[in-house]
Amino acid sequence: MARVTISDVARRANVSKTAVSFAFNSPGQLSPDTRDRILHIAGELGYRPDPVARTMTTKRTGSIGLLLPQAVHTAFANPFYPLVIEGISSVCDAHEYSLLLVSPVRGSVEEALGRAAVDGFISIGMDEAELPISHILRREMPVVLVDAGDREGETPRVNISDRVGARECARHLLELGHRDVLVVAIQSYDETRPLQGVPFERLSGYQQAFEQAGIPWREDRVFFARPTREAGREVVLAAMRKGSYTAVLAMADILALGAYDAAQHLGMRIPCDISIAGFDDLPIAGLLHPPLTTVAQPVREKGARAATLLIRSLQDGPGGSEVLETQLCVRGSTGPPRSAM
Amino acid sequence: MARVTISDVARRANVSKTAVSFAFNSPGQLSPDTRDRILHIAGELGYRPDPVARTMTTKRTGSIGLLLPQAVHTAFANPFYPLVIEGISSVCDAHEYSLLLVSPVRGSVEEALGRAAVDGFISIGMDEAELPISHILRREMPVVLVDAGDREGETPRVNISDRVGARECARHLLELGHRDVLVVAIQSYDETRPLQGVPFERLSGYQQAFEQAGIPWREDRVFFARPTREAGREVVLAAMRKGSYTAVLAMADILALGAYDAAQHLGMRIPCDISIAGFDDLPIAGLLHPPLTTVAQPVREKGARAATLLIRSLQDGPGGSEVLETQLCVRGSTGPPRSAM
DNA sequence: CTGTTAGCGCGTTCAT
DNA sequence: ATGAACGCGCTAACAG
Repeated sequence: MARVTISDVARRANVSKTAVSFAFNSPGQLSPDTRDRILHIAGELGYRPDPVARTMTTKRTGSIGLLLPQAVHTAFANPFYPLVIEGISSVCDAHEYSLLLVSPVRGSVEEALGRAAVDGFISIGMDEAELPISHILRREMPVVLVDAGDREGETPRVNISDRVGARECARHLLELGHRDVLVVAIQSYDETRPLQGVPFERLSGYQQAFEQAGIPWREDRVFFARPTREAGREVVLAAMRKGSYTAVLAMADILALGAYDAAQHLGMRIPCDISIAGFDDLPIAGLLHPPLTTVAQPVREKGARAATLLIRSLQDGPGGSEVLETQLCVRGSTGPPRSAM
Repeated sequence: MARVTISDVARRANVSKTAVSFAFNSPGQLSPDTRDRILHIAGELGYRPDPVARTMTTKRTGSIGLLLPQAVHTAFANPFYPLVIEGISSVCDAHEYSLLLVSPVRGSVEEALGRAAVDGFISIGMDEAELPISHILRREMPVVLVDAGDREGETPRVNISDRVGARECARHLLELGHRDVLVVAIQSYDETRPLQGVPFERLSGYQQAFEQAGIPWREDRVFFARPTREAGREVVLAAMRKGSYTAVLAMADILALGAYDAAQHLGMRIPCDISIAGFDDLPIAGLLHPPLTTVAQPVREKGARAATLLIRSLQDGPGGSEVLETQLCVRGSTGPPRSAM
């Protein structure tokens, strides 16, 4: 049997389609008994308004899109993403929105954008300058940018104080006496673009700390890796083969975890032989042994704020931006370098 | 300015709407030059077919719904979920489907179901007997059930050998000499229903091991907790207050992690004072200290298979079911009880 | 006040 | 390469 439509119900109840629609959406327009009769028949027939047809006229899908710069399974290699989603969802849930995970189709974010039937987007890690965003704007859909860099812009966004957090973390290592610091930076999803957004901010923070401490910043000690445990491990191993370091300054906890793997592989002990610091303060940071020194950022909160901003702008038009604070968490994975002990 | 529609393009190009549609969907129907002209104008105007209107006629949304029995942010407290999603998404991505996270609306899964504009559903942790599923079936949408218990049923499903895995894990503890075993079971999202599905299977497995070892099974040593780290911790603390145990048999790694927390809180050392075993073999299992003895299941694979099954049935009609294997992973968190040392 | 008629929204598709 | 009908539910205008 084919799907039960509003017409089926109308026919069966000897009323017009309008009446059926009213029974569901404007109960007041109908006399209680016809209303009940319609509802009853609808229930019997198992009628459910088709969400797509409904959207056609209401212009509302009831879902919001989460725009990722990579495939979901790639992004999720970093527990950061599920965590932001937790935050987003907690708000979506309260407002009865569903979340659509939108990742590039055949490499094209735009293509994916065009296909998504949503009321608005939350974008993670993409900058306003990127084509896709301009596409959303053209479609005149509300957007909130998360981790897009703190450039002033018309587009509402939620960021954290990346630069400050990174700076404090680097300063911490330098103050411990480290001079040979391996920086593991997040490789952008698009390697061809100049460094910007979050990776850029954090790198700038690191650099600032070096400058303020009067220690030369060495580009050749910056290595890039996609934010996965494996990539972190490999890049650290590669770097260690070429140079000698007393500390690893990783731009993400998941990269720091990779560094732990590398250290273990090399028989180096943390923090005696090598200090390691991360960024994010994901739940895993506290599970590691020794616990990871890292920069705490309110990940869930970030997601929640973004969702709140978006949902609000769905009702009242575009809202503002927010910057959340970071905080250095010194734990067991960092200590003075061997030479200084 | 309002959204650019197909009519705008048609007008501007002096062709019919049909021609514009052809230019995008059946390029062969048009002479190359009109086709190019249309496409060019469409590009200029920034025209993108409205995904909703498109769905109206094609009956295809390009997304599949992931049906969760709880709010996303609740479910994600267990890293198991992001991991299944990784698996699902890897397949969805390859087939250009997006994933819609669908969780109950005001407590009603059905309500959420009715609103979701998707081509099919993957349901996690809900049984066929549950109302919502029957609703999908009425809507005649393809569904694949994950972790729904291995009852024979017409609905395609992907399961693992929960019972066997659980049995082997319990047997392991019993063979080590444990007699006072605290069982931490997963509390179903719906406490009113009789135990079934995955929790039931695993519990049966535990019970079997006791029976086969000739050791009395004690219901009063089974405690239920929602699958979160915090709930695991609390329930173990509560149990420990009332009784004395040498081992914890947790139905999920995340609950085992909670047990670690409890052990630490109580000043108990693992495995000397207390042995702990989990289920799932999530990445965190290997990060814990000592590493967690657990039952490995191919979580990503499970998601991937489910997605494959669903997408196939989207094309060729309903497919079969699959059961994946589990494997006991003995690691440092289990050892002989004190008394037997 | 209760209920109907008619047309819309946007892109696809059949017959011509 | 076109015009018209269609999908499904919503709603403005209108009649009893």
